Amino acid sequence: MSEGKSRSSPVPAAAPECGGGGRVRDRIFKTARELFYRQGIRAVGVDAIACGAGTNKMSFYRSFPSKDDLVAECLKAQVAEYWERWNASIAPYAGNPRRQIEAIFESTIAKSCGEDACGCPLSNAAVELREAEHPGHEVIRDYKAEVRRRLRQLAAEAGARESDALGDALMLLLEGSTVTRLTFAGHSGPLANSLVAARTLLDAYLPAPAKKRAAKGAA
Amino acid sequence: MSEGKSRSSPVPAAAPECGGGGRVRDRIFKTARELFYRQGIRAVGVDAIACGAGTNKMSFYRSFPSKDDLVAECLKAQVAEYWERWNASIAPYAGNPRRQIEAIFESTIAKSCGEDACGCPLSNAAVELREAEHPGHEVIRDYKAEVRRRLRQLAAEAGARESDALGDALMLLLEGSTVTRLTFAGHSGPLANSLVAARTLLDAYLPAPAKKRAAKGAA
DNA sequence: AGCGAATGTTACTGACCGGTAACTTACGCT
DNA sequence: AGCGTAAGTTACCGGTCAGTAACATTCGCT
Repeated sequence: MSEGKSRSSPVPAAAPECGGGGRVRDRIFKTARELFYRQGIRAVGVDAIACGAGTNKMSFYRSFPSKDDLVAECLKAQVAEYWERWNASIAPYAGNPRRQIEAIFESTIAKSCGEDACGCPLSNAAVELREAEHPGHEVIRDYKAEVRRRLRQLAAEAGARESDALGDALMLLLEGSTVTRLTFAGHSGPLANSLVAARTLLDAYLPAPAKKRAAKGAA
Repeated sequence: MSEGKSRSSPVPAAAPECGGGGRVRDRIFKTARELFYRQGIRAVGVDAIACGAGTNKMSFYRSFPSKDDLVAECLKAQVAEYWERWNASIAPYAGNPRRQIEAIFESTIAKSCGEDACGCPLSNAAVELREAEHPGHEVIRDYKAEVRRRLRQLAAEAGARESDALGDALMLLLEGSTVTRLTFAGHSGPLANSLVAARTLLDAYLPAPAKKRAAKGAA
């Protein structure tokens, strides 16, 4: 942004706290996701979002019909981003479902151990948004169901004895890993043993080690 | 003015929506715990609590210095109740740590599967109360740390190879079980496979079955 | 230059929030 | 009976919330 203001006008859109490049709507969206995740959805008002995005409430309501709609849209973006990371994690190990599961754990743990991690945004939203009619509920429910489905499918592809039980067990570990992060700092919590727990379960459910040059032909 | 009031006196403490027996303070406390757990802490105002307890806001503030103090006290009561259930669960199996761990899972699962279950009140509070100075934080942190300590200790008592890793893994399963309950109804979620997952981990970490029934094929 | 869309600015509404003041009523105890 | 105390009642405070109205400004484009 050029700085050609001769008037003492109050800082056009110079340096907002969060990303100053894109359109107002994008800045608001990005700021909202950040604040919602960091401070909680109910704790953040639209004023704080607009201000954090370097704009004001009116511009907020020109871009979003309501706060609830913004929340739902943020959750959708979170889901999309999550699947992106999921797919990127498992892509290098196509054909090796066991390794793919481990990669998902590695990715989740790495993300959860970060300094700025505050648990799973979707799970947190499920706690904060209890009104049954909130538009975000469907997003959360569909997302969690899909996580479960994929884990069970990976367990089946890996040839687990009882793939659904294994998939569910892995999901419990994953969910536990993110939620405990809210109470235990960094990697000091039980999250530190999440991957080894997953490996132990995999060892227990998968038939043969086949560790030597595994070239199994799965889907 | 003995008859100044046209209506009969407004039912001293007859039938409030929540437990009508005890003193006002107790009714408020009980109502608050229920509402906080069911609707969320931030979603419930002191007016709603007082009204739900069949009294009014002034009586609320005669019993509690502030809403935050009430919240912290509710969390403490939740912790006490939890340890009560924990101790009651493991008492019948003194001297059999493995069976005690299973009993804790059974108890937690049974509680989480209930129609009215909304996850772990302490974990939920950790999500809702993000301000670092909230008096409830210490309660939550101490509680979770103690859960971890006890599980690790039980794992050690059971003779696990790496007792800390096993204890952490069990904690992740437990935390995952309660948190997924917020998204999956009743026992339809991965929570249904929580106990079998715990047993699988126990089998993997504990040395000899030492049980007559166990007929293991793979090791 | 001029037009229109996007954005900034200010002020406002109505509801709710946590918390308090002042007063009144009812009950228990001695 | 009389007193202290627990409790009900009403009104209020200052602040914040989501959301809107009316107007001013800037910018991109032709």
